[in-house]
Amino acid sequence: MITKETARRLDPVRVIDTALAIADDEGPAAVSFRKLAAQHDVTPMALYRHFKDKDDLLAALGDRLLADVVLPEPTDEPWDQQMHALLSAFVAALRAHPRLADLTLARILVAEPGLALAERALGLLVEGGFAVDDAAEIGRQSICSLIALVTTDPIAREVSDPEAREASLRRKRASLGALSPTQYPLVTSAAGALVCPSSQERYYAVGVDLVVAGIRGVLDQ
Amino acid sequence: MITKETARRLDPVRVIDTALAIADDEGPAAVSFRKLAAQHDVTPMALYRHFKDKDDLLAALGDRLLADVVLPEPTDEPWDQQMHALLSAFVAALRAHPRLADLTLARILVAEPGLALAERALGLLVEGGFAVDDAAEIGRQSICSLIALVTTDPIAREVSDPEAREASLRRKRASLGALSPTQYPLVTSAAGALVCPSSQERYYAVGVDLVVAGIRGVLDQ
DNA sequence: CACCGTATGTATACGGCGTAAGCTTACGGA
DNA sequence: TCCGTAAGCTTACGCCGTATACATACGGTG
Repeated sequence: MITKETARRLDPVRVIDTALAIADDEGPAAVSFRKLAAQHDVTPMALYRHFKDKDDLLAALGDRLLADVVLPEPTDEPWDQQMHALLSAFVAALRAHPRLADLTLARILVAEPGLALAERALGLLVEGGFAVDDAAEIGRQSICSLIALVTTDPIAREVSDPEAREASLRRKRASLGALSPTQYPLVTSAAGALVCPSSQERYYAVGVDLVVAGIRGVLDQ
Repeated sequence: MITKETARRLDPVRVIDTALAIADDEGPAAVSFRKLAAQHDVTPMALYRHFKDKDDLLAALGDRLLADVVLPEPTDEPWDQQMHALLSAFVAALRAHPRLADLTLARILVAEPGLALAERALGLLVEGGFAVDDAAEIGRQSICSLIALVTTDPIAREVSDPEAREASLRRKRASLGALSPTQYPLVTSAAGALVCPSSQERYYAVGVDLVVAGIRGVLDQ
C-alpha cells in the first residue's frame, strides 16, 4: 500500500498544483512540461506518463478550477435570484485563478462539478419558463459571458507589480485623454472608467447582474 | 515615387493578409514569423522591420478586424434598438474571423474604428439614461460578452472538415447521453442543444438579444 | 555625378518549446 | 525466485521568438 504511493515519485496532483502556481503568476503560456519537470526533479518526458499531452494537462487545470465551485443550496427564492446565486458561485471560483478561467469552458460538460452546475442552471431556467433547448442555449451563453468577465477582469489582468500597474494605467488614460474631445467627447470624459473600473467588487456585481438581467429580459420577449 | 514602392519588397499590409489567412484556417497559434517570412520569400528577421514583435503583429491583426466594422447610421429609433444594430454590426465584423475575435479587445480603445464604435455605444447608453461612468462599464462588459460569443461560436469553432466535425459532435453527444438520466435529467435531455446550437443565425441572434436585454434590464433596477 | 545616411533585408545564433521512439529500472504478484 | 509492467530516462527532431551584427541599395545633398 504505502509502497505503491512512495514508488511513484511523481504525483499528478502535485504537478497540477505547481502548474496552477506558475500559471497564476506568470500566465498560462508560461506553463511548460520542461518547467514542471524541473520543479519536480524529473525528466520532461516523465510527465507524459501522467498527461497525454499539453492539452490534457490544461484540461486537468480546468477540472481543478471547476472542482472549486461550491453550488449554493436550493432555496425557495424565485428562480432568477437563485440563478444569480448560482452564477455568482461559479464566478467566485474562477476569480481565484483569473488567467485560467477559460480553461473551464471545455470541461463543464465533462467534469462532474461542471455537470452538476449545468444541471442546476438548466433546472432554474426551465423553472423560469424556458423550453429545455432554449435553456441550454441561454445557459451556455451566460456561462461564456461570465468566463469572459473573469478573463478580461481589468484589475486582475494587469501586471501584478502595483507600481508597473499604475504606470500602465496612467499611460492608457493619457492616450485616451490625448484624443480630440470634440471627436470623442464621451470616450475622453469616461477615460477613467473605460481604462479600469472603480472597484473590483462592483465590476463583478455589474457583470453578473447584466447576465441575469439579460436572461430575464429575453424570457418575456 | 514608384521606386519607393518597389524598393520595399515586404508590404506590411500583405503580410497581415497572409497572417489573416493562416490564422483563419489553422488558428492564430499557427501564425509565426517564420511561416510568414517563407510565404514572402524573406528572412524571418526581415519582418522585425515592420512589426516590433509578435504582439505587435497580432495587434495589427486586431486592428484589421476592427477596420471591417461598418457602423450603422444614427436613426431616430429608440436607443436600445440602435444599440442592437450597433452591436450586431460589431459582431458581424468579428464573425468573418471567429478565431481572431479576441484580438480586437485590446485594440478597441486604440484603433480609430474601435474608438468610433466606443463613442457611439457610449452615446446610446447615455441617451438611454446611464451615467457616463456606468455607460463605460456596461459598454465594456457588453463588448467583452460579444467577443466571447464569437470566439466560442460552437459552429465556427469546430474543425473545418465537415466529416470530422460530425464525428466530433457525435462523440460529444454520446458522452452526454451516457450520463445517468436520473442524476442529470436536463443535461441528458438537452444534450443536442448543449453540444451545438441548431442554427448559427439563431445562435448570434440570441447572443446579441441577451446582451441588449441585459443592458435594458440593469437600467431600471 | 559622387557621396553618404538610412531604411530594408540577411546571416547566424541562442534558448525554449512539445513530443516521438526506444531504453532502463524497480515494484509487486505469482 | 522470476517476470510483467508501470514509471522514469535518454536522445533527438523540428518548431518557435528574437538578439546581434552585417550587407545592400535608394534617394537626397553637395
